[in-house]
Amino acid sequence: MGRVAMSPDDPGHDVGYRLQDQIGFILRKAHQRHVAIFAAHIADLTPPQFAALAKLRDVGETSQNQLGALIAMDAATVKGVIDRLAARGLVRLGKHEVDKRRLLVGLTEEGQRTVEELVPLARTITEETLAPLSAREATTLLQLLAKIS
Amino acid sequence: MGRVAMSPDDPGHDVGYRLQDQIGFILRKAHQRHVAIFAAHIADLTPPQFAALAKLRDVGETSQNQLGALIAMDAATVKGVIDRLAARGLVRLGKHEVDKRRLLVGLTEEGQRTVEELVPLARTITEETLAPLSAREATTLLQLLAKIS
DNA sequence: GGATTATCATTTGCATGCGAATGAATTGAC
DNA sequence: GTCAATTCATTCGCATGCAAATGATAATCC
Repeated sequence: MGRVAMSPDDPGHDVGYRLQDQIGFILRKAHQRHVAIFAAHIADLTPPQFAALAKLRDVGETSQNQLGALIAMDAATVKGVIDRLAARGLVRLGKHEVDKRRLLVGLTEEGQRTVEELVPLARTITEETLAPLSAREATTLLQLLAKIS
Repeated sequence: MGRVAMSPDDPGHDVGYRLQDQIGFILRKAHQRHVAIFAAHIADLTPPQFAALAKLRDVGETSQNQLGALIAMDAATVKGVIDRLAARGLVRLGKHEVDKRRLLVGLTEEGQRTVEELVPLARTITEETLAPLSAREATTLLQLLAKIS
């Protein structure tokens, strides 16, 4: 016997695919909420811009490409982010002595100051994003997300 | 006494803020990986475009704004997505009879066919995205992400 | 009813994000 | 050493994503 619609509620197509239950959709929404929280605390910098500054604080001067690898940005994207940071004087660009292909990137003093000031806010942003979870849940979430990253 | 650097490894600033451990950074990376998996399986449609089609399949004809609410897109974004789908003949636009402000959106027959064909691929995409996790971990991750969305 | 407020859609501007193509410089194979 | 393959950076085009401003229409308040 073939499939026969038996009730007015019959969807008439595949059941069991609910967009709102899919990992991609939920990831997108969670990311959206985080970005909104970030903007509420740090209005004049975007998350990728802050990521670049924070990573430069850790590693010092690097090439644009290397920085991109560290903060998960492709070459085209990192260029835009760095250019905007450079235009604001938070980052300094220079040629690599040996390898002339490379463009060195490093924090200016103002960039240094800025990132130091923002780190406490960044902690708050993380806390607020994870606020709906217990400490245990938050740890679990980070572990599981790391596994699928 | 003030703080004194005691070793060559001394970071000279706040310890304990590691970008790669922050929820925002990991969320961004996980989302990136998912989008890449999506593109590998469904090359001619983006995740937001598919989300619009999948939701329209569920709810039938709605206003642009209502659709945006259902798939978590603001008015400006949903307009761009819908316009591109309309240009490809997957979606049909029409005026609302009563409320002249509203722009009705619905699937065309081709849109209907397309989404039916893509749902199985979408299941595969979800599976592949969650592949690094056990079934139990996947369930947990979805629950925790939903909490912070 | 008329004025105020709210909702819907559109547009502009800016910032990711990525694929693809390009050019310059370096590295590797031989 | 030379040529091929690789790496680094840049540019272009396209697609989200959101804030803010605008215009049209509806709903509400009095």
